[in-house]
Amino acid sequence: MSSRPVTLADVARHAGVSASTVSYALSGKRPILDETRGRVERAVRELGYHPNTSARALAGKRSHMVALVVPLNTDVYVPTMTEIAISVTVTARQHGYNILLMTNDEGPEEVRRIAAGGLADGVILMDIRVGDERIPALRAQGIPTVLIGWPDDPAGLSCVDHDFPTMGALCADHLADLGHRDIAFVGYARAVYERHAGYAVRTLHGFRERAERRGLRFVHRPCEGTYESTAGTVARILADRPDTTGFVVQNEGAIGPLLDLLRASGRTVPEDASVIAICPESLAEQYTPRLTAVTGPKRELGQVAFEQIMARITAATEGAQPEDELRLLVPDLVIRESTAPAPGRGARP
Amino acid sequence: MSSRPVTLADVARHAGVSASTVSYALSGKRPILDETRGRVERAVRELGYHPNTSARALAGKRSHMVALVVPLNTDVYVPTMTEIAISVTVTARQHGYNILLMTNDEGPEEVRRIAAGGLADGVILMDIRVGDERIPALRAQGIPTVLIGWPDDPAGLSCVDHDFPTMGALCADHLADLGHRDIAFVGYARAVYERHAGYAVRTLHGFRERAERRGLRFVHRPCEGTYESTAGTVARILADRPDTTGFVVQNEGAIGPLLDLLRASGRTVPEDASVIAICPESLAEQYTPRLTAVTGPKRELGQVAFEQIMARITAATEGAQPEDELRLLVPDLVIRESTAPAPGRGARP
DNA sequence: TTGTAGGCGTTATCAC
DNA sequence: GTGATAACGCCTACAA
Repeated sequence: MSSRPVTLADVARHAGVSASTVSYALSGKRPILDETRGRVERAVRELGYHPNTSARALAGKRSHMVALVVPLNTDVYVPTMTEIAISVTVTARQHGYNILLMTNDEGPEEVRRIAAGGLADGVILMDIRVGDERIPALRAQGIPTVLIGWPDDPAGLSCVDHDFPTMGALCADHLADLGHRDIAFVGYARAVYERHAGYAVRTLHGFRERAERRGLRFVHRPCEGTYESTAGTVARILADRPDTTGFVVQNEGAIGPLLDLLRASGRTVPEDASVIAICPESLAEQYTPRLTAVTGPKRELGQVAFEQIMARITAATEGAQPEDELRLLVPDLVIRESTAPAPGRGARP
Repeated sequence: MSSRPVTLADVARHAGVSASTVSYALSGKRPILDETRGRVERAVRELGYHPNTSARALAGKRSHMVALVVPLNTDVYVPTMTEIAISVTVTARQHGYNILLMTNDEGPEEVRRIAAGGLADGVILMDIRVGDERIPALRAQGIPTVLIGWPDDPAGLSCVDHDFPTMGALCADHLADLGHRDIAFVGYARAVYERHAGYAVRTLHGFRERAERRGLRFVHRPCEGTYESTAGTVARILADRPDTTGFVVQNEGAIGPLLDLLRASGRTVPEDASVIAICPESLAEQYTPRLTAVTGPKRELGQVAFEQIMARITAATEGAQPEDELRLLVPDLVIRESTAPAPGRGARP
């Protein structure tokens, strides 16, 4: 049923020119008479020609593919990861590239396969671990590599990530500006900090530093993110520091319970207690009251990551030394309904 | 810095055999003397040989890639979609296949590019729309195609989906078994039903039929899934049918609010009202009380989808006529803490 | 059981 | 400005 695919030779014959002319007319890599180009383009349209990907990759030594390695068992918030992945994909298409979706099942052997087999021209890693075995493997293969996240040693790589310290600092500033003096930071599970997960540790660090500079009293409480653990955490905060009026949450699972528990303790948000979240907008909009929140630009993350890999691929093609670019994306503070001046004080701008 | 890639010819030279012997030794497509094979394998290891993907695809006429088209602007629950995508990817690797992540930006032209250019050997579509333009295009290209979902016309395709009618029926049965007589079905937004989204319509249908057979009284109420809309919906249910003791929710966003509102109305779950959700396990486990829920096997969905495409690709390679397989995956009912015998009655098994 | 050789569809280097 | 013609690296009849 399915007929032989249309090849470049078919187009050439149909247009009455040579194969190489067709190739150049389509790639634009050498000047072509307008009339000739017209004939070629018509033939392409009439025959429904689509260049063969493998042949192009083989002859041109570029696959026009980028491998995107996604986390498998992750404590990353899934919709965020997905949005980044999609944004990478969309950006890739705008550059004529395709995205290969990979998981990290096979460890360093997998990246060797990708690089040595010419499967992809570059690799974007989304799940970096401490002492990640794949990074040296990638370096050894000399394949363009971009990290979404923060590596131990960024030499030979480009990286892009949210500016987590600034996220923390924005929270401290916002609450301080509203006149709050006693703040609780409800964070991720203790294990997350103990394994030095960058996003958690750096956010906390940025918060702590700014909070101290602004003269805030604060406690940091790790939290599993279940209802029960949040209940325990909140109870302890209110017992230890009954004057606490400001809450920072960086744990998607703890947000709902925290709001419930404040309500249950007789505190109205935002009149009696302000809550600021570090989370995606879609989440912040979902609660009642809608949450003042600090959000990292996820779309942009994916876009920048792809542009970085593109830059490295282009450099590699031209035999140039690519620059190691480290980009931190500035977060957004959106004030919604969950924060207000501290009770008993006016705003202190 | 990066040296010339190792080719099959290099391996042949190193092992002192011909190129075709290496090829056959690796593919196993013809018998090879154990000793020869050993020499080849050693050479492969010593040189770090990885076959070139493009060359293999060009010569073998198979790209060993499958395109997975994911929804872009979706009302699908994102973690579910992501889990399916990952499960497809993992299964693909077990078959030596790679997954190309695509979005539906370009409509039918995109699938032509994929098929005609030999980019992928098959396509898995995750976001089917009514009257989807890509399906005829795919048929015309004669490329193996699998749908995750339910098409208007499945001719020439394989499809896999959750068995939504059975999901609805399981809910009705479970509540009926517990002695509930008045049930409310809190569904998706009205618009979802009006556009005939399969998962919504078919679930409701399965529920309705079984509920009638079991002699249940029930109302179906569409719901936007925000807190406010859920509040309106629940208030109306309790006003219209104050004897309602059983709730079925098929709307991720409405679950939390529904539980809150029942509590606020003075009803304890499950003593005064039973709630059964149609949702992923991870969500069901997240609430207090943990929810009795009907769940479709997402992992299996991805796995089956890939196996279907593999079967079609194999058939196409052998010039055989592939079978059009339509698979519905049986859902799971897991009884947790949110359902109990109807108040004032014992269980009625 | 193994080797030889032609071809897969493009790109890119030569000539013209 | 355009046309032949090698690569590109692998697969697979066909021959031995």
